[in-house]
Amino acid sequence: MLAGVVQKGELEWEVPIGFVPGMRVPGKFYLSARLEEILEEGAVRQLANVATLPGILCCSLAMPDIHWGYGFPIGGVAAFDLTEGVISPGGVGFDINCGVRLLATPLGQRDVAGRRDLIDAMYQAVPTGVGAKSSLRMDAKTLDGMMMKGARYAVEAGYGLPGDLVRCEENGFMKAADVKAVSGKARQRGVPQGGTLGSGNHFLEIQVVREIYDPEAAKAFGLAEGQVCCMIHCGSRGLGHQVCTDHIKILEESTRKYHIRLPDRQLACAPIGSPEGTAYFGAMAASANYAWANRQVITHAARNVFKKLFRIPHEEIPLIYDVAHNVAKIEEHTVDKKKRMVCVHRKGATRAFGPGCPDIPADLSSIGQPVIIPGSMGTPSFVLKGTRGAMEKTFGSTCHGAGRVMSRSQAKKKISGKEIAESLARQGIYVRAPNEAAISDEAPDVYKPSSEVVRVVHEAGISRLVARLDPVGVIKG
DNA sequence: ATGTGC
Repeated sequence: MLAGVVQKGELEWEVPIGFVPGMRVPGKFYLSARLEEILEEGAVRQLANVATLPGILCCSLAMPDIHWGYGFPIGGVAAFDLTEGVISPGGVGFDINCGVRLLATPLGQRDVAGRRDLIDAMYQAVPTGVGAKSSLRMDAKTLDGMMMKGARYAVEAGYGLPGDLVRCEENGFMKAADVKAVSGKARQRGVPQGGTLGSGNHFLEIQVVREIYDPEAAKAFGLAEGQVCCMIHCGSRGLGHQVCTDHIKILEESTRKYHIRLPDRQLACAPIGSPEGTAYFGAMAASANYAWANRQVITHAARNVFKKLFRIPHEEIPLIYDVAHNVAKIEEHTVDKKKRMVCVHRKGATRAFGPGCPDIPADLSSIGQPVIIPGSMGTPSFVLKGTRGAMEKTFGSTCHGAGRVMSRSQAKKKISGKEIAESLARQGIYVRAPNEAAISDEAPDVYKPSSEVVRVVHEAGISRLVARLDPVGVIKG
């Protein structure tokens, strides 16, 4: 471990005040011995840098999938006081409301075994890849609808079931959305991309529930062993990316205007209540809503495929839950034994609200929020539940997935897409992608092992394992 | 992540 970092428990580490100059609170992160081997020094420094920001509460946090990001580490969680604190695009990331949702089908493993046509049909139904274009009739009005009302807009337009909304974090949209704070350029990029999957680690996967760790929670969530599920992982595409780019530029100015001293200019930020901070928050919320609408439209396309191939009505394919893992939100938390509203940044971290929280579906109140953790291509995904431990220790947050250990360019040089596809095929996993590079970029070994990341959050008690899902087919960008 | 790299 880096000099100066202190082990506080088997899986808990502290970066003391003074590790970098100007820290207002300590840093804290979760890590096992195995993950320690691939920990980047730069990511720990970034965690400490975040602790210098005005109004930060308690500590600068990181989950076991911590890695180096823009300004803030990916896997980072930071909460700020609403009057003294700041908001920063670096604390959310470029892919605003990148997130993941899980659909359960009434099918069993035998129904989909060898059914390459299921994956082929999904690949036809969902626009996939870097420049993927929408199959919707998108215009300025549709875009506004998606940005203002998110998944609700999509459901009202016929892309989904009313019951889907209560199964989304925030019920599928943030009211704070401000379309006026979204630039013309961002809008231009958003219009043709409504309902598209994108590229990189984004995917649509057919999975089978292979192991249940918590029968009571699995039953309450609607999951059973052997059940076929469909997982959708995507974000806000070029729109969110442009919003982030635009507002970083604006907030670099505000940093000077409000005399905020930063150890790294990538932490560009503004007071939460300032005009610039409010504009970023509004544009970020609009992008988050666009991403929720995206996942909702893709959900509808996936249900159509199951209906066509297996004659299953949409109503028999419920949404288990939809989580955001790149977003900032105003939430109520207990700080120094007092309840208060704070601004929580989660960047590559998932909300994991525990039992009794008013923001989770009423029928799951005694269990905790479903948490969905996608694996990397060809590796298992996990369903967990939120805990009281998360409420006490991490502002109701847990990990988001695997986290890269190798850059895209490295991966391309080292690994052939064709060989990976063949190796996955031998494991019974059928992959469809627009080109070979899309596969080599996202090869299983360019990621940290998701099972180890999940084990750490489970044992640390900031969420608890419910089920493991193994992939049988995947479409990716 | 991204009309992929000032």
